[in-house]
Amino acid sequence: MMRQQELVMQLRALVLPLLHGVDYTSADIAVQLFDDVIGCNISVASKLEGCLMSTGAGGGTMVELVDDKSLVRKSMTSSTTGDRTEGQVKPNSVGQKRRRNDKRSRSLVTHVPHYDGHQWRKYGQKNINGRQHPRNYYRCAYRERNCLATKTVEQQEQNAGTSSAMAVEENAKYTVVYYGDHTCKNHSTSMVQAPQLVNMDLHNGEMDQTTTNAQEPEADLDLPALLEVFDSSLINWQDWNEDVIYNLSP
DNA sequence: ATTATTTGACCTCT
DNA sequence: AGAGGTCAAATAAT
Repeated sequence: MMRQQELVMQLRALVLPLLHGVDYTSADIAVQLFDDVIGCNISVASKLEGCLMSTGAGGGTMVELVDDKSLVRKSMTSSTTGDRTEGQVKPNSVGQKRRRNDKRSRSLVTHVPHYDGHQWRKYGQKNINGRQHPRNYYRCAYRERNCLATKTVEQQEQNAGTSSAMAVEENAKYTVVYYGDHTCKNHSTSMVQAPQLVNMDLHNGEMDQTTTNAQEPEADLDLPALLEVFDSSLINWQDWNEDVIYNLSP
């Protein structure tokens, strides 16, 4: 199953960019089809996993829904000097700094996270301890529209086998973690489930234009986000084991 | 001129 | 104190 998902993702990454430049309508349909396929796959995988869950670790895995213990932040009072009053600060829940995981996060590993439909704006970059590549922080471009979705993208380390720089670039994989759901755009296209994915790429910073066609449903699960091959080696979800592993089966 | 990205400072949590 | 996450001024791109 995992292999299948991986292959579908690869095909998706290959096809969508090509279609995107040619026929937006087809690209849009392709996105939905891919996501539908993926969604079916995930659904089955989730059920299977639910049955097998007891086995613990679950080395394999695919999606992770990480739930955080707390939504964090205390209300920080922005009293006195300087605060950013942009617009209006919401005194209460907006803490702003340090949000860690919102409700749940979904991680995904993919190379070339592009074309999925959401538009993101980069708001930060950080080097993470011991990691080779920096982590990039993005938030939904429509944040004003009440959309609090954010994501982080980080290139996975490449092992020795790397040959040329080019090769590395092409094989580069990125770990993308999504936080929050998109509440912007309510325009859902029919399809049952809507996938939403997003992507951006980081390296080079060159191409990042995100596509504009995004349509997103408000479905809250990001399928895409779910699937993937997850190399847990790079990610330490220390918390996730205890919290939610959100599978459907009770 | 406007909008997006870069990047160091700032903030919070562990 | 250090690490991770966010802000915002400066800068770059459009």
